[in-house]
Amino acid sequence: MNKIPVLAVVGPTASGKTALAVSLAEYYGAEVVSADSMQIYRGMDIATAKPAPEEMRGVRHHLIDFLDPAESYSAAAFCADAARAVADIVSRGRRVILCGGTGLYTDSFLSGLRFEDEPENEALRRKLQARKEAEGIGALYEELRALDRETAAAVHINNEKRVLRALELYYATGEKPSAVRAGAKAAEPPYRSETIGLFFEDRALLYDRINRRVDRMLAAGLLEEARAFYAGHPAGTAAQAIGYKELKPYLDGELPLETAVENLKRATRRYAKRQLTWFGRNGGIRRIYRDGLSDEEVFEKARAAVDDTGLF
RNA sequence: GCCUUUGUAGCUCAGUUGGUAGAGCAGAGGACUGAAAAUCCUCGUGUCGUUGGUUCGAUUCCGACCGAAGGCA
Repeated sequence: MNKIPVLAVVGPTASGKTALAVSLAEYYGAEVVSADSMQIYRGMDIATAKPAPEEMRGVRHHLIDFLDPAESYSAAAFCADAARAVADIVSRGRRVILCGGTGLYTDSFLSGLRFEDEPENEALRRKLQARKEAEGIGALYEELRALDRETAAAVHINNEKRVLRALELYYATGEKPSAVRAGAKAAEPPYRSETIGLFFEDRALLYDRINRRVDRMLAAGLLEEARAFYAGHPAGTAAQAIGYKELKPYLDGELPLETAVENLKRATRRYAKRQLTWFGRNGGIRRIYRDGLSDEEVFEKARAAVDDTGLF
């Protein structure tokens, strides 16, 4: 049984994943499958640092720029879409590079979580939300504990989103969330994968890249993009994107631009920190501390690491 | 020049009826398996403006000085 090889490139935002993935794709004859919960959306180009055509240098990218911001998305949807993209790429004799900063997506996909089809549950979610407001999160948490002690123990009572999501899962499937999850776990990973992670020895260097990139985004027209975003009907997943919600107080005349921009930079730095925590605990990742290295130097290190694994 | 208010953690401020102090924000660390660029958890020693005095003991009371804000001239 020959498993399909997948090379994954992960790292915090602004660490240079896009450039590295494209260079590796050119070198190995691969196409890129993006694992990014926000670059999937159409129209959200500047804020999500979506790779522009020039940056892609002819390398085909999948799962980018295909969904309307009014549509919600999920890890389950990603796993299904990514599996299809991988099959498509391989059928054309190309290799696969998974590239993205959404750790939940990359991990779920690579570990092979198998998700059952879930019935449309907007109504259910709204109902639980209403119950939370009426009865309080404590009551719902107690309910979860009675239904599924294991899941309740893993979720903090203040984490309302997770408490609601667990109950939603229960009512949608009729099974305990912990059992559903156990059932979704593949016995064995479906792909043969290696992961390259971009890290920084000196956090300040990453933060500096982030601050400068935000300034570049502003110069490229982020404010206009934000206005257009709110003129549409963003919902669910897309509304969570960093970039617009921090600028909104300025657009509404409630904050000076400078303050809104500071908030945006801070939100991005915190996000990067959370990504570092997520990827940092994965001992299987081949780390590249890029710090002051140029994109070419990073590529050379990555290429050597990939060749060392014998993946391709 | 005079009067009033004020000076406490990087910032905004509480507080101690005198026994060396605590919140929010910022910052740091962590969790995360069907919403994840989201969500959540943990972490607070700082010459309490400076300097004299009163006191067993002062950041807390009194004086002077320095800085800030406002008012009267």
